[in-house]
Amino acid sequence: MPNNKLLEHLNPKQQEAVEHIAGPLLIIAGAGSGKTRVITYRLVYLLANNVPGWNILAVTFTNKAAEEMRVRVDKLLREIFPGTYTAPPLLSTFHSFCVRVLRQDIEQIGFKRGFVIYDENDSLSLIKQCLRELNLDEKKTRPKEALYIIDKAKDDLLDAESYQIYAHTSHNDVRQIAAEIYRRYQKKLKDNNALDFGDLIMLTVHLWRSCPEVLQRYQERFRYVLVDEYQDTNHAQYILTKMLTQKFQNICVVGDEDQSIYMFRGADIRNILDFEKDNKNCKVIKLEQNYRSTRHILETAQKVISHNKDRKSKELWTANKKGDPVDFYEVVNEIEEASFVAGSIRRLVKEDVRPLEIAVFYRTNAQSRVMEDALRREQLPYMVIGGMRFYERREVKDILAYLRVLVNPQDSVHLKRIINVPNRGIGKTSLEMIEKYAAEQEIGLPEALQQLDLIAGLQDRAKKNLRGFRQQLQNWSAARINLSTSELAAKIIEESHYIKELEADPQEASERIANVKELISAIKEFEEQSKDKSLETYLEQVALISDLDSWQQEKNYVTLMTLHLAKGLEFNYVFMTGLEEGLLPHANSLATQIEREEERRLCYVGMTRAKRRLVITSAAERRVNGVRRWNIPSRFIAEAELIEREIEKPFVENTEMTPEARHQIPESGFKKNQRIGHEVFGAGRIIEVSGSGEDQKIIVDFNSGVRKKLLVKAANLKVL
DNA sequence: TTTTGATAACTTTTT
DNA sequence: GTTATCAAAA
Repeated sequence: MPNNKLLEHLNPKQQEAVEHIAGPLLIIAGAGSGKTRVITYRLVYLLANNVPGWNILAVTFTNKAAEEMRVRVDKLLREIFPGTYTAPPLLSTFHSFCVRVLRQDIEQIGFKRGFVIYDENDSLSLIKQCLRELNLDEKKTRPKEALYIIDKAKDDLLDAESYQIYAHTSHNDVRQIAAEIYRRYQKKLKDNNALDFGDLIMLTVHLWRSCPEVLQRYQERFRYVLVDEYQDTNHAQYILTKMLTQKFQNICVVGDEDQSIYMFRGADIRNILDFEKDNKNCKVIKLEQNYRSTRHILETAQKVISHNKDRKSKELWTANKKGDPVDFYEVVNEIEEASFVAGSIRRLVKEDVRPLEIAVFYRTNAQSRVMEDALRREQLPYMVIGGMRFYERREVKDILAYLRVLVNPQDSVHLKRIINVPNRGIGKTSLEMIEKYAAEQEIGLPEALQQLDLIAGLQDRAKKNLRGFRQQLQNWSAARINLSTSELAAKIIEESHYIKELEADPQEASERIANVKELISAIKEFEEQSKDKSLETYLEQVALISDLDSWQQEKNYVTLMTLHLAKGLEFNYVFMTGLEEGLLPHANSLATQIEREEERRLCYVGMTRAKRRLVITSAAERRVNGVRRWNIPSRFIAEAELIEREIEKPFVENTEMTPEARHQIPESGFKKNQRIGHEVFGAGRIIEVSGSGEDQKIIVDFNSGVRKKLLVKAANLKVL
């Protein structure tokens, strides 16, 4: 009975995918083909056929995808089994699944269970330390490059020793240096009791390889495994999945090679292209009916992607109506492009389209600025996703660093971050002395802090301050027992006088203080929602979170994001901007066929996000890194067989200063205390002037309460 | 020790 | 054009 109910909302192919219970299954899910629906139905179908939720694992790449799936499974379960409780499957990201495994058994491979997770910046600071110790010049050996090589190695399951052998046999200087850095870097991670993202996967495989009984436990438990976005798995994740499912072979992978856009992050498209070869008796189901887009949009996207050689044959079709043709406009420059898009959005909104139905995509984050300005001018609500993430803000990282040091006393990276924040008079020299001492004694920074008296040359004042700091840390550590995470954070902010430190910079203070408060709210929210409210769990969750996770389609604003972040989402109205040679495809991705094909997939992903209307723009001239560049329309325009449309009305309003307004600016520039008006921020008073002529900058207190630093020549100001 | 000015970098980035 | 980073000046 529940079976029929489950299957009746699905097309025949989808039904087939849902009904396949045992043995390997590959679902090629074209864009908009109801992938999430199939996955949730399949999970519930398994439960309905007496597979315990306990035995099922579904792996996604993002928290957001996992959360969405969780909600949908839950809802469907309540429909199918009203009034009864059925244990749901475990829905997890690769990384959080691995953290779970490692927290349990990592001691078997010589690590401590209480490890913390380092993000890219944490890793970079360790790399820089390694470079210094190896006397390598940061300009010759770039930390980012070294980290990239190490990351790649981990994605390929090469640990430091294996990589060293590989580097040695390949007689490649760069690799040999990288191998040396890798070794040191791993040692430092271990000394800090930390793992990076790559370690989470690699060490899980390592653990399973060296402890078959642990692997067996997981094989026995997770007899049914499903992996979403399989085209984005790297080699390590591929091996991990393979090991886990070796015994029962109930592996279902879902993906679309045409939407593989993370090869640059180590994803290996071969994993999905070769899945059939790898699993002999594997069943393949192609979902080719698109439920999302109009025929015009789908056909245009198909035309583009058909130029890729490295793909399986797949022909998407839709029963949806034809809709409007895809629009293509060529504009003079990025400013007009932004005004045009903003103007179009204004018209849509006037026609009662809600802003939440609209998205603007671009290739690079830098493109968002101009677009934001235009939307602000039109007074349209918008939200930029990505770019500077909340948890990457300085003040947020500072507070978290305090918490991390309390949880993991071995953490030198974060201890170093806060040792002089707020200012305790521990300057560069003092810090260097302590670090030198630590290096000599072969101990960590935290341990060195316990031996202040033994450090030669350290100023008495510095010693005194450090003792105070040490005492504070101890007090907070002791206070942990009686306080919740949010209370502890509040106590630290209070007692360290962190807010006072922020107030020293009047321009940034209000925003930064707001972020600190926001952090406290975030911790409180965590405490309300999470079962395990411990500080450790909070920090772990923060380490594995992304900006996209906070995005909600329900909020009524226009969404601005990169094409990469758009994957998996859909909007009624989509504007794709900057379709120019050099931007999309990006100049840095033109070298190889592989890269060019990934750019094309990126374009395809963007196009297939649109449900009703797709508008594409390209600018003849654009400012890139401060210099004007002339570009020709993207090759994808021709491939899509798009015809340029004329812009009907001039959308450019107010982008140039009128001669009248220009006259109002005094020859000598602006003066302190002068009252001025700004298009967006309104009226305000100048509180500080710096620079002169073209470079003149002013700081203004606006009546609305915000304080801004503005470049006079760019701000389009009026004298009041 | 702290502030400042010069210098280079800059594609995308689920975790 | 913006931003992070580092050496030199205050």
